[in-house]
Amino acid sequence: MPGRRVTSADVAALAGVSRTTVSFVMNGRRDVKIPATTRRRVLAAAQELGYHPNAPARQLAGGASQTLGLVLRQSPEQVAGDALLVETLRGLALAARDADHRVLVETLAPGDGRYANLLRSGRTDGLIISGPRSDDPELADLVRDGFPVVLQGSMPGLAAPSVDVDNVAGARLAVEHLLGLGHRRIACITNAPLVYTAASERLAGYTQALQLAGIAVDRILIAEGGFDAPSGHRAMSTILERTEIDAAFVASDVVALGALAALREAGYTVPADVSVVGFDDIPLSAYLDPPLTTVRLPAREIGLTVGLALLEKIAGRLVADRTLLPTHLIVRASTGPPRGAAEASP
Amino acid sequence: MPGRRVTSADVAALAGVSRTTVSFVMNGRRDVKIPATTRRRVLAAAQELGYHPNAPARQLAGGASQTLGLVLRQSPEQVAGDALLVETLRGLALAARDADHRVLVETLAPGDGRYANLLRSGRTDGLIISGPRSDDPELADLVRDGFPVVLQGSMPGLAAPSVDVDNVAGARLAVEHLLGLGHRRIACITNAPLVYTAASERLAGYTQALQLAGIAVDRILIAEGGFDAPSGHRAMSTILERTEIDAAFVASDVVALGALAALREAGYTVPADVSVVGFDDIPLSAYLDPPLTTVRLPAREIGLTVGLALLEKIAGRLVADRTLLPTHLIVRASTGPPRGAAEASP
DNA sequence: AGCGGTTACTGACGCGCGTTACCTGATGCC
DNA sequence: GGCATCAGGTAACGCGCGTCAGTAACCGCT
Repeated sequence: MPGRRVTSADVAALAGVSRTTVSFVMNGRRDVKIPATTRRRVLAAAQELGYHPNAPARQLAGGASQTLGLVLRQSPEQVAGDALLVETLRGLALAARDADHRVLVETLAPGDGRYANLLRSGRTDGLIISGPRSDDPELADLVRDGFPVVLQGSMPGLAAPSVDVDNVAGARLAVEHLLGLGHRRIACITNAPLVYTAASERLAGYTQALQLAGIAVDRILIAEGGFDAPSGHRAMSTILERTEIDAAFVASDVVALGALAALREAGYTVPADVSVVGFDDIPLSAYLDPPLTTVRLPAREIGLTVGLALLEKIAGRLVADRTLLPTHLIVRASTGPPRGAAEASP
Repeated sequence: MPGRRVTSADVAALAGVSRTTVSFVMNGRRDVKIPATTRRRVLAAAQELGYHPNAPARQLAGGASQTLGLVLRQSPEQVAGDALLVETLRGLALAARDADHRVLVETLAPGDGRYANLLRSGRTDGLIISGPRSDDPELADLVRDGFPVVLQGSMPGLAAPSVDVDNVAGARLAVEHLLGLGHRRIACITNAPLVYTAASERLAGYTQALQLAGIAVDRILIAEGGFDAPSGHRAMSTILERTEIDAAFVASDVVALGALAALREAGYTVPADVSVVGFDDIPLSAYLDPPLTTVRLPAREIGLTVGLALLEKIAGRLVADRTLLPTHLIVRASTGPPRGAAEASP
């Protein structure tokens, strides 16, 4: 138990000024004239007493909480598997720090979705909803009531700004890479069930790329993954049981890891027999065997962007409805020309 | 901008009682007698108006912030590479939720270490320092001033409770597994520079296991890793250049991934030529090729334990100085008997 | 009727701060 | 000299809440 707190009154007494003056100095108000000598006296007194303005009192007196809330709407498995979440958090923290804000993280248990009162109780100035879900009444209410809310991820039909990676374009990048190498029977394993917008968008990118190349989309080439490696293993096994493929686009590196294991077990070599492209570019992708060709998702930048957007919104300024961050294809060794082409080239 | 906030006075007016009564009802105080009818009237009024008690006001009036601070003292690369950090955060959030607390995450930029005022300004009730460093004057000051602080990780000599995994025992588990298989020239690649206690502890476990087996510790078998896969690649390459090995204990799965890549490139097969044991059991370890034998670090439990410890400390109760969580060896396919033994066994 | 005891409730204060409106003495200007 | 201006500073209010010290009404008992 720390000793009695030092208040601005203590500082005022020691500096021989009023509390008001202390407040002016501490907040560095430029519209009030304080002679340098007085300012120095106050600062010296504050320093000597170890004065730290009380945050709640400050907020109560009309200020803001200087806190951004990050709500992780995802399921536990999803969060655990998200290797880039920490990086996104770092980006967000970066944006927050520059604006002298803190970050409060609220991870939701599957059942309960109580996060609105973070905002309504004044604990945070705004909220970032990561992985918004359409079956979320609280969210719609918050937006309707005019609270600053920014979505990380997509949720069409909600009147809140959203920041997301361009999933469609990224997936197209991946599939076009495979097409360019000469592959034609390209499987697709989604990163998650299709109720998740990111999953359906990446699938849409796959479909678009095929159609642009004049290739019919064959549904038996498509299987659903579910965040983790085991789901990728299952999905790839299912596909291999029902058809032959010469390449696969797996919309998540983590899921791709499971798919790679399934390919190995079925006796296929990557990329000699089957080329594989992932999505996300988790830090480990470069060190897999073979190193994984993948689509880089700018995780830190997402956090940074979503943070800046929320800060703008809090400041009452206008924010773009939808910000799509670009992805980049990272070509490594898990993709190569198909068997036929390889034999023909030398 | 949401409309004017609903205060307890509004609720009081609607319910036809005083603000004091509203406060009693909202806080569910059992020591004050409130007839069921009155209680219901108040709750109904609160419900109707959409009343949410103002957190800062509540705190100012003598309450607590109901917030735990998690300070990530690690470097950016370290945080990014820590695949289990999210899981630890989840555990912490779990502990916090059960006690109706929130979690504030403070990620420090390399240079600046301003986190003490989270506590001194009353923004959090307590702090968890993850990856404490001895060159941290703020930390010592906080502890001296009696603020509730709990360390995740070790820092000998500081009078604050700490929660950590039993690194020494875990490393011994790993090395004894290799010894049991018949390996004798066992390399060790640390998870980080040795100034990090976790790194030196794991190295100590390696040393102990060898000494107990009556094997001299050969320094040319030891190399330093540094959090990420590339460092593991470098370390393993260095070792392979100067000697032959038949097994390796790599004190971090992520670093091990780099080491595995280096072994592959040097033409060694795992586990036929060299057995490898990792540490951490990140979610992907089971899906590597070969699946990695490793030491499981109970990430979620660490978060949970450190959270509970901090809550106890905040409540003014006594907390164990040092809590060491046990690890478990997870045997997968990256370890096997040495070449000689394999030939002799059938 | 008188009295202690209980039940149900309330008025007023203080938490620490930001801020508005006001005050005082010195200076400038005609 | 008289008035306006301005620098430098302050007293007092309110933010929304928890809580203490009451108070008024009512009950049971003699």
